[in-house]
Amino acid sequence: VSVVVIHSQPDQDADRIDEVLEFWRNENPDLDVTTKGLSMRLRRSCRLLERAMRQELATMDVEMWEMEMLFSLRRAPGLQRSAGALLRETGVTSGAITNRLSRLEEHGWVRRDTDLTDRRQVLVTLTDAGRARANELIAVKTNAEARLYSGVPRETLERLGADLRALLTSIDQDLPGEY
Amino acid sequence: VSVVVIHSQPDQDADRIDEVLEFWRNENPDLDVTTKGLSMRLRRSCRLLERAMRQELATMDVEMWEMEMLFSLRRAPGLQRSAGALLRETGVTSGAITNRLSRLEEHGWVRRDTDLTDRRQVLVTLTDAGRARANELIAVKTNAEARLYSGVPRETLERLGADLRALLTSIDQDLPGEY
DNA sequence: GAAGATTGAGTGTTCAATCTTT
DNA sequence: AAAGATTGAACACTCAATCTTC
Repeated sequence: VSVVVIHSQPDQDADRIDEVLEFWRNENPDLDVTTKGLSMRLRRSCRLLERAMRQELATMDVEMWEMEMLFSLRRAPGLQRSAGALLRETGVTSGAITNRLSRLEEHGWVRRDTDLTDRRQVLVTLTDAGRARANELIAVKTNAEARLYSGVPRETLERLGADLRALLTSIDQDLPGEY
Repeated sequence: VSVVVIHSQPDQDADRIDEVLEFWRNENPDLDVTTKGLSMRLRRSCRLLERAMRQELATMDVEMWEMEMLFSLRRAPGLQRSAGALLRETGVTSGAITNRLSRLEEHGWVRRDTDLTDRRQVLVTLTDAGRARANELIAVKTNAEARLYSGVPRETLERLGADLRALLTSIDQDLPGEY
């Protein structure tokens, strides 16, 4: 006679990732599950939130990269940054920046001028329409974020923010600059 | 006469993101900076870690998507999953799965067979070479992770993992399934 | 020669349309 | 019809090569 045990519900908050970790720990008991679990949850949280935000923005016909560019310019002194500065803010390659700028320019959100002090550089300026658009989007994004996190205790959110800052200050040093 | 104040060094651990938050709070004092900061730090952590891991793997001529597929199959019962199951594990579209499988098949890591019980389905099996490759990669990835997180106190890492799990259990419900 | 931006080739994704099997 | 996998077009990225300006 054999008995089959069906765990009605795994303990507390065990999620799908706990099962995956369990597998690897079974394969190699010496494995450090803490760092591996953190990596997986970080990645998954990021993907889910990004997907949710993308859906949210799709209703307004906005892409993530568009927001990223518009917001960076919105924060810039004089609503203006060089293409290189935008590159460093967003962390994408120079080729990507060129493409993004062309598309933003077509929509009339930004203007491109050559810097007269150093004619190698391109100065990108947010137009009035672009500024209006940015203001509109920041509200949408903020609301969406608030809604997404509404199920988590405020205390947890604040602790997460603080701990992630600690993580960032640690790994930012080792890695090539970006923003 | 004007006085220019150069802040020698912002307080404690204020990172670049704090400056961005400061800007928006200045624009709108009612703004909830907690959720916004969390979003930004989550995204940035994820990007930085992913970039670091990608560099690490490049030395072994591996891509992230390759690892993702190999590991999912490595954990599967009988080292085998249907294409649809892989789709749900990885969260990419069916078209992407088809492409990935073709490339993995060319390298000889996996084999594709039609399921005889339901000939619509494709059963993907990890070959011996694929299994060896997966074992090799899990070691590389684990070492890289340990090194990346080495600058952060263990206590913080564990708390981060726990809090992220709480976040995931909250947002996973609202969002369309994936894995 | 080096720095900044642009171009083009190669890569990998999504999305919609299609084909096969149920 | 519906489900599962494949195909091809569109898109956005990286990387390396190029052009202009310093």
